[in-house]
Formats: sequence, C-alpha cells, structure tokens
Amino acid sequence: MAISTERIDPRVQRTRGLIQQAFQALMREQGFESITIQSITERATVNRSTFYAHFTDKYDLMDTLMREQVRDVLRRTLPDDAPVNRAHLHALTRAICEYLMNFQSARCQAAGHDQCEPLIEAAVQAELHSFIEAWFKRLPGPTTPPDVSVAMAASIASWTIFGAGLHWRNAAQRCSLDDLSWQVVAALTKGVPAAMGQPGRLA
Amino acid sequence: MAISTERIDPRVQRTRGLIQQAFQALMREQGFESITIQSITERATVNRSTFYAHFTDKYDLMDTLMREQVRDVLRRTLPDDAPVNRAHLHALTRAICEYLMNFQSARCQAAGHDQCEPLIEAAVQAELHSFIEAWFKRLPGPTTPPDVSVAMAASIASWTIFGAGLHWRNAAQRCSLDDLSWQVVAALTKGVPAAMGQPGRLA
DNA sequence: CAACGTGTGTTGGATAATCAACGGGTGGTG
DNA sequence: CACCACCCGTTGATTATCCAACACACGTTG
Repeated sequence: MAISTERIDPRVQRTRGLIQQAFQALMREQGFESITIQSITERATVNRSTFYAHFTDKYDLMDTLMREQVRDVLRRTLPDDAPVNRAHLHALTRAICEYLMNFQSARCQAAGHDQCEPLIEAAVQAELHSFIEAWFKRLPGPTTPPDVSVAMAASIASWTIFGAGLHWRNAAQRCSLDDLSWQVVAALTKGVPAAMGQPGRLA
Repeated sequence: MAISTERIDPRVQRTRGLIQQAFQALMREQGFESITIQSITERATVNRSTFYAHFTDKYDLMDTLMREQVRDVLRRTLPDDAPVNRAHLHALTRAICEYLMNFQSARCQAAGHDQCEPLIEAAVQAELHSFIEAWFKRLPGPTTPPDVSVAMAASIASWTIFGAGLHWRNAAQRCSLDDLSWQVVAALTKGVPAAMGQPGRLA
C-alpha cells in the first residue's frame, strides 16, 4: 500500500512550484506553443538544467501540471470517505465538466491551434480514471457474481463522464450543467437503454 | 572598488527572501519578542540550520532587513545622479520621517515594549549615514579650506535629519511633514543660529 | 530534586540546485 | 555558402540546502 506520502525534499517542492507557477503565467500570456524552456526557467528564477531534473520537456510539464490540478479538483469535490452513490457521481461529473469548461475558455486558444489540447484531455481522463478506480475499490465485495472487474468499471465510468463532458463542452448550445450531470448519472446507473427510456429493447 | 554587484547565488536570494518575508508576516501578527527562529523557518519552508547560514539571530535578521528597506527607500527617493541641494535634502528628510512614521504605526507595538525599537532606529540612522556619505562624496572639491571632512559632515547631516524625524514622530502634536522638512533643511544649510533667526548671536 | 518540553546554536554527511561549457538543431541574413 | 542568433539537452564540478543528531539553557511540573 502506497499510503504514505513519501516525504519530498522541500527544495524539490519549491522548484517544482516555481516552475509550474511560471509556466501557468506564461500560458496565460502567450499560449502553449511559443513558450520556451528558457523563458520558464528565467521567470521561475531556476537554472535551466534544473528543469530537466524534473521534467523531460514542456509537454511533460503540462501533463503533470494538468494531472495535479485535476487530482486536486477531484479531492476537493468528494470527501475522503464518500460512498459511491448518485449524488457523488453527480458531483464528480459536474466538477469534471466545469474544469473542462474553464480550461477551454482560459487557456490554449491564445495562439491559434495549440498542440496541447489532446494532451490536456488525456491527462484529465487518466486522472479521473485513477481517482474513480481508487474510489470503487472501497466498495464492499459483490453480493452477486460481477460482470465487470473494478478496473473495467472505473474505466467505463471515467470515459463516460469524460466523453459526455467533452461532448457538452463542444456542443453548439449546452443544456445546464446540472441537467447534463444527471443524464450521465442515469446512464451510468441504469444503463444506456433504460436511461433512454427504452428498457428491454436491447435485452 | 566594490562597484560590481557581486553576483549572488539565486538560491541565496531565494532563501533570504523567504526568511525575510516570513519574518515580516510574523512581525505583523505577533510582534518581535515572541517570534522564534523555528517559526520563521517553518513559515519560510526553510531548514532551521539554513537560517544560521545567513543570520546569527533574529536581531541580526531585523537589522539587515531594516537596513535594506531604508536603503531601498532612499534609492527610490533620490535619482542616482542627484546633486546636493535644498530640494533633495528636503526630499530625503521627508522620506526618512515618513518611514519612521509608518514603522511606528505598523509594527513593534503589538506586544507591549518590544526590544527591537532601538535596533531599528540604529539601523535607520546607519543607513542614512552611509547613503549621505556616498552622496556627499560626489560633490566637487572644496573651493575654500573645509572646516569638516566629508565623513563628519555626513555624520552630522544624518543625525540631524534622523533626530528631527524622531522628535517629530514622538511629538504630541506634529507640524506638517513639509514644514518639518524645511526646518531641517534650514538648520542644515544656514546653521542652527541663523535658522533660529539669531544670526551672529553665537559668533 | 529530577524529568520534561521547548527553543537555541552547531556539526557532518547526503542531496539538490547552480554554473559554465559543449555539441547539435533550426531559421534568418549577408 | 558562411555566419549569426537562439534554443535544446546533457555533463562534471561547485555550492547551498536539507536533515538528523548533539549539547546547552530555561522554565514548568511532578
């Protein structure tokens, strides 16, 4: 069990923080593509070679930054001991959609087509997945023979939420965030056909 | 000549900054006396032993912090190439008095009689002195035999300004800052008797 | 009194960050 | 073409910071 929060050297925390902070500022000002490693390290008052001790390139930086952000959002959304139920699924969906939305408007569109969008989305989905997997693992054991493993269920749930969120974000006109989240919850809990009002049609 | 700004290791700058920042925050919250080295380093996210690599104790920290602040104020008050004249003497006096005033109200009174007040004042005077000395040294050579050396003149001027500032700050009712500054300038340029309207009385 | 908790300064060894330098890539300009 | 300017990614040696530990002082409490 990797419960323990491996003590991280404060120097590491500091430089990571400085780099990420500088990166975010530059993102707001310039957009992703035109950012250079030098500019990051200069603004962070960190030696350029130090950057490479922590990240392999700016894509890596972007990736880990996104993951951390998403992880924080999720942790803040659900209490540590949250049971798996409709309300919490709803909250989770809401949070992810909000995050996707904020992100769209805030970043990554300054300089035409930044290449970072897919990166971001992959990071979001990945973190959502691992969060949900950990969450599902705290469920009591099955009372009837399961059709899917916990890992598979987590994968499906995360992709469902993520996919719906992306669809919603990119839609020409969006229903309310609340509506959307309940739709997702319905699909997740009842199954897609039932959620569509077509019970038994595919049975 | 120690003209060159000795390149300082960025790590040193950072930790010094973190420590000073933490210290200032604690000053506002607690006052000087109750501050502990541990609390400073904890808030600064700096190892306690690192503190001693930069300062001998909290008095030392206070001292250097005050000096730096005063130096900044003075540098911001006068342009680098400012000639020595009445207007600039006025500006200098004003700046010092303002600083003393702000300080009085802001800090060092939270917890009764903090022991740091004399420390601070000494630091202010010392920095004012060295600033003025450097300033006076840029004057052209004397045209008549001088009565006092540059160093002595700087000492006198700095103590005059400083003393007047302290007196003014502690007075029950204060004249305007502008008034005060012109009084000081008069005393400095005409001599005390003439400034008092008693020319020749002590001659 | 002793035992305890808390803060101080100091030390030696481990680790992270800095710095200068190198080779290589890319794009612009004479 | 050569030249220049800029950025990349890496290296080895140097320096700053971290960390655990120690001895000391002080006030409190049993």
